[in-house]
Amino acid sequence: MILKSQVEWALHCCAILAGLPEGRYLSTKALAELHGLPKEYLSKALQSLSQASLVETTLGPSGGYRLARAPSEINFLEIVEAVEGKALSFTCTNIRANNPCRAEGYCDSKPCAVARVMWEADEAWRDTLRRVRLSDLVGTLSEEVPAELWRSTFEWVLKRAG
Amino acid sequence: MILKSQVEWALHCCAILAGLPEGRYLSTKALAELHGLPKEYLSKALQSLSQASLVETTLGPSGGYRLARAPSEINFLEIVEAVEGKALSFTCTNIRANNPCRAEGYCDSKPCAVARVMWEADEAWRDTLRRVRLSDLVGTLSEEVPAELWRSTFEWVLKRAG
DNA sequence: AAATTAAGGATATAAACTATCCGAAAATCG
DNA sequence: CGATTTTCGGATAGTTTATATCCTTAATTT
Ligand code: FES
Ligand code: FES
Repeated sequence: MILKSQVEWALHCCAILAGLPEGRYLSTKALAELHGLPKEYLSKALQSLSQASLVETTLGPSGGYRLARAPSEINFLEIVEAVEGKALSFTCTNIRANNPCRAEGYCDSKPCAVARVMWEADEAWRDTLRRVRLSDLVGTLSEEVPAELWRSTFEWVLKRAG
Repeated sequence: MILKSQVEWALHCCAILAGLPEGRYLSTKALAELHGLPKEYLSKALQSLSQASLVETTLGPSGGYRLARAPSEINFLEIVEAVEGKALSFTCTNIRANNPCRAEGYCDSKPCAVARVMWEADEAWRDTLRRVRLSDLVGTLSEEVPAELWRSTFEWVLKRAG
């Protein structure tokens, strides 16, 4: 059970977009350079964010991406699900139905107890991600990233933001 | 992020083994038939359980698998990790290090804040699985599975258990 | 001695992930 | 207007992982 690397990319890109001044956009090219990522492939991750309505886009020179909502109104789960999909990590193929002792045409009233436990764990994972807002991340980063690096990074970003 | 189907197989097999009388073994063949699974491939999952010391084996006719510990001493996480591996679902490739604004040779003091959140979610998932014991599952199943099916299943199993 | 079993290696197929390329449509700018 | 830049979607290809089967070996029972 491994998340795709695009999850890391998307979260970091959102953190950068969260620091963008009102009304400005940042391009795929800039985001790829900043994180050292393949531009074309990162583009797919950003398209996922766009389809999930987490970011807004505009075309042409000085175009790119910006957040569609305030960072306090976006949580980790939304970003992760945008690129990773909303499918549950555990899928029950109902192997209990293959029990040869079963009466013909017998139908289960409840989902399997095994699956329920696995789904409960899945929900605990989602719940943790749902509770962390993008604004929380930005807050932590602004405390932990050295002030000079923080400043120069956004200077770098603003120079490229249309 | 999808778990392999072997997770479902392993959990159901352990639930059956938990109902086995002291000192008896159940073969791959029987477990595969009972759940309608490919015998050769299920065998790989059972080998994983064996390597994780969750089950004990014996060879020859009347050989097979039995639990290495009491069902109350085995939890879901152990079974899931045995077949799925212990790797964390999120792997940080440290893309923050690619920031062109970084000073040469700068070294981070902490793991990235993004990764810490993802790992926290991972731990919440693991914690849920850790809290559910195999004996809890058997308890739930014995309540939910119709008594007649429950009885006939273990009759079927005992007829094949060496 | 014959049959049965787990274990592990080799191999093959299918699916998912990673990555790149290209064309179309839209927006900017000179 | 025309050239450039951008997102978007489709097509494609390489790599890795998951799924599945086959076969050999060694241990055990009958
Ligand atoms: S039948 Fe799918 S988890 Fe039990
Ligand atoms: S650098 Fe890997 S999660 Fe931030």
